[in-house]
Amino acid sequence: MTGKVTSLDVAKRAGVSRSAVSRVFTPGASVSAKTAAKVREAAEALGYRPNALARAMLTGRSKIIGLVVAYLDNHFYPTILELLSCALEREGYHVLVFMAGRDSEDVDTVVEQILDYQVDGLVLGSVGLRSDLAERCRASGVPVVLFNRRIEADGQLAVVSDSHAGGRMAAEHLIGIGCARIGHIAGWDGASTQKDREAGFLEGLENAGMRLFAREVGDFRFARAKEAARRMFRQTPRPDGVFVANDYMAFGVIDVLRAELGLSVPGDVAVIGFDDVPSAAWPAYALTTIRQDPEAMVAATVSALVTEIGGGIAHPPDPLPVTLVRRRTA
Amino acid sequence: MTGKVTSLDVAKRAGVSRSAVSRVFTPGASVSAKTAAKVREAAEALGYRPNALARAMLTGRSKIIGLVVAYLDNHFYPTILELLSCALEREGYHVLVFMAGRDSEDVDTVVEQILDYQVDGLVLGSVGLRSDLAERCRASGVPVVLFNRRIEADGQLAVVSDSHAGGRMAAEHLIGIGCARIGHIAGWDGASTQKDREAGFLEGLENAGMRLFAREVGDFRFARAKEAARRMFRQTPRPDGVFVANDYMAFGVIDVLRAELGLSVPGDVAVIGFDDVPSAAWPAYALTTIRQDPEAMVAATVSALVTEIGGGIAHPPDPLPVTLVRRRTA
DNA sequence: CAAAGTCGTGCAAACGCATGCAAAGGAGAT
DNA sequence: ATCTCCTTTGCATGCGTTTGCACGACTTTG
Repeated sequence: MTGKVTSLDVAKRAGVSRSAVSRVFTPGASVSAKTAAKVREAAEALGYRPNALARAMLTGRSKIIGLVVAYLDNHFYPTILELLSCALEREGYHVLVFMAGRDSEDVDTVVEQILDYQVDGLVLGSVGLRSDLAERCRASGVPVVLFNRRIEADGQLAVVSDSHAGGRMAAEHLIGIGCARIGHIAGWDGASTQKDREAGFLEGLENAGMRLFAREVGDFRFARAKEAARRMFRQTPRPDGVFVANDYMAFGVIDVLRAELGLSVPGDVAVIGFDDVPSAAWPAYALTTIRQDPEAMVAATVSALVTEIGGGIAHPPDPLPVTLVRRRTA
Repeated sequence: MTGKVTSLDVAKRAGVSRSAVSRVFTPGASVSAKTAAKVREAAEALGYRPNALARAMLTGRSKIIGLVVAYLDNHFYPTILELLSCALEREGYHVLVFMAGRDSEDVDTVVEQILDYQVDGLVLGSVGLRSDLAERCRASGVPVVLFNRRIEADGQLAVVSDSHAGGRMAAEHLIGIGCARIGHIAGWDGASTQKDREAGFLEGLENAGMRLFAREVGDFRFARAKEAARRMFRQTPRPDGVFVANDYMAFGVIDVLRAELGLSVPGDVAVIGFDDVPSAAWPAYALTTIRQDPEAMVAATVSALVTEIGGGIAHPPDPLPVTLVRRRTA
């Protein structure tokens, strides 16, 4: 029954002071090899490990990063979470996860709760942040990085892909394969990601002297995307090409097209998505899509985070390049 | 520039003692309405929020639950994570996530790190736990619940579905639809989940006087499962029905069958999975599968956790019932 | 051999909060 | 008006660390 074993217990057993054992567990502190050995042995015998909370209180560094994310059903985010968690562990940080509903009111309370834990940094995936909270974070010295979202307020670090270019590439591809009536199934209109992808897409159409043939909103939700597809393809003539704002919705759209409406993809209608989630490569869909690079995105995120935590001032990362992955739906 | 605002600052501004403000933020403490109002106002003005770490140190309750999980590419686990996080937030807890590689050495160091954070509880998804660490947890009074895994050592809380029954149902279903040469693509042989599912499956075959026609190991990995499928279906005569140990692998198997080998599912070979992840319902696969109930599983997990944290002794939950979801692959 | 420098160690003060205990305040009863 | 009892409040202590400062021992240099 070890119960709670503190540094004092170890100190007594090793015949040294609390400071000594503390220094043994603090990399870069000045300890002689002999006492270090004694302390290590005593610690081992007692099963002692430093209390991370106490350390955090004193040093002001909790070594924990808050992550708030709205949903995990879009496979893009689990991928990110896994990558991010591993990358941060490598830097000695750990991830405290908070689920925020889609409504921003929820986000606020959740962010406040996160701050209570004295996190060293905050990454916001798939959600926005009220500016006063951003202000509070800045005041507390907690760096915030927006993931896959920009925000109007400047001075905010944001890691994003070049959604505008991606949207344009989607348009050019659909046009290139001969689509004449091109539709768009949008995500959530409040998201910068949506706006940028769509703006680029429209620009691509315009450059070719075309305009959008149909538009519906799927809100980045699976069920909504299917409804959007049903609405869009009820009319005649129907679109012969559609850009869906992310892969996750694209799966739903393709399901409706093939399974409900009996249409052939890409025979009757070409579909292109955005993200390149792992399942996009599965033969059942073989989804043509605009690829975001998850590794690069999390690398940029942790890089920005650690430089800001270190007291440096990270310069806002450039939008990361995207690439067209041509498969069989467009 | 609020910097760090402590309870003392609030106390001064409200003209009361630190204790008073502490009590205002401690539910169930005795404070008069008048001072509560003063304190609340002062706190609001200063942007004060109690430091969760300091509180945790003093009370011994960090209100954080550690979750260690090996991978997130199998969609079952993101679903669980989302559900679990939401359920725990409702109880006032938060989730500290640790990714553990598949090797158990990694798991050990990760669990030690988690314990450093004085977590109130620990849930281990898709990984095992060395018995000495389990012992250490018990000594520290940290309840541990194994999720979707049993372990030989008794006294361990484990939330599992009735894998045995599920395996049997899979066998009975394949037999019922007329399969004569039945194969099994296994997950990782070290996992109790695998053992139980397979044992039930074999029992189901045996009850019908049949035996396993082929067996390959997919290790719960997507790529491995595809390789396993290629090996299994190289031989002739080939199986006409296969039970894949989880849905995630089943998608890979079906891909190989249809896209690489040109076989019809279920025409040439019936496939049944396990889990019923959301994408199993997508028409592109329409996977027949044995459904685990994620809500029930996390409910059981949370329930066990909170009673143990509360000092009670949770009785090991019964294996949760599974159901056959018949779709179009078997 | 003495002075100066280096290295290792202990002491004590923080970090921000919760809580038992005692004192103070108020209300009600006689 | 006095006594009792209950509610509210302040004081002080402690949670498990890290770390600046000072002191002792030991090594180096002149």
